[in-house]
Amino acid sequence: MNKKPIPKPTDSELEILQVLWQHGPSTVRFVNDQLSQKRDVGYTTTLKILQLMLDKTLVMREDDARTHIYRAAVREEETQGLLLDRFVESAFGGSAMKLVMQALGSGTTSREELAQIRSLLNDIENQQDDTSKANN
Amino acid sequence: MNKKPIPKPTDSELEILQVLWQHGPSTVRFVNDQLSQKRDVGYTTTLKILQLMLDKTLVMREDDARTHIYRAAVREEETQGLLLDRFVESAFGGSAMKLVMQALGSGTTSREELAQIRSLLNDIENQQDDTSKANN
DNA sequence: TTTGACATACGAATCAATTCGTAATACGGC
DNA sequence: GCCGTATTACGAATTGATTCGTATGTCAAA
Repeated sequence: MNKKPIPKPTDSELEILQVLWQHGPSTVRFVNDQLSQKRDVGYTTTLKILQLMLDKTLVMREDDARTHIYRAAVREEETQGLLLDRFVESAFGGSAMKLVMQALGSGTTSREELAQIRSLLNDIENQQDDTSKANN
Repeated sequence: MNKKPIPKPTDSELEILQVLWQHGPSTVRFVNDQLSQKRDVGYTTTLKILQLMLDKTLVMREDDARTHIYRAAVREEETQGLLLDRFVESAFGGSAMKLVMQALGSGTTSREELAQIRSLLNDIENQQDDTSKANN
């Protein structure tokens, strides 16, 4: 039946996934270097977390060479969507709308981004029209 | 200098804050009843968490009577904003825009809500105009 | 005044995430 | 081939969140 458990990443794991999503398959060394730019983290700590992520199938790796190459095994949008659902639920009582208002209200959104969102709103409304017509 | 530490609530604490925000000052019993509607949780567990929240100054309480009354000591929007910032950072690499796109794309937003967001976009753009004019 | 119901306080067990020390192993330069 | 360096593997300590058992206190009805 191909059940997808979709394991949920912790904060540290998410940090690492960001690196893998952004830079593609990487060595432990590389991931650790990236993390070290933001905060203090030991090499074996990064290694350990990658190994745990391997168990959870959040990442895959190539063992061929001595140095392993890790790659993300979950897709960025899908994972973010999953986390977003949980976050909306826990912090905004389930109202995605309140979250969006709050996010837009913080004032860090550029004019181009606003236009982009506006365009997305149009798409969504058009899609809603199509659906309701199709259902009549 | 009036430093505001703004303690960060855990998931359980957030659950309780939601109850207090929604229903106002409440007894432990009431909070626990509310939580019990969603999941299984013991009375003393709820009590313990409220006591920890008191230490962290996430809530205040009135000790006068035998039964204590707890009330939220942090404001809803402020707390949500704080959590949102951390979430955008950890899950969306700092891009509030990507988060908004994702949230709107999930398809659970009603037509009225879309209109509300559109109106907010207008407000923001107008405000940006004012600001840029004022700075010239 | 005694008793039963309900409230708070406290400490300990459990569980998950994180961190790191240390051992074992493989590689490349000399 | 040997040595220094880098890598992986493993286990244990630490920390924080959560849960709950139990002790203690208080009130009010009979």
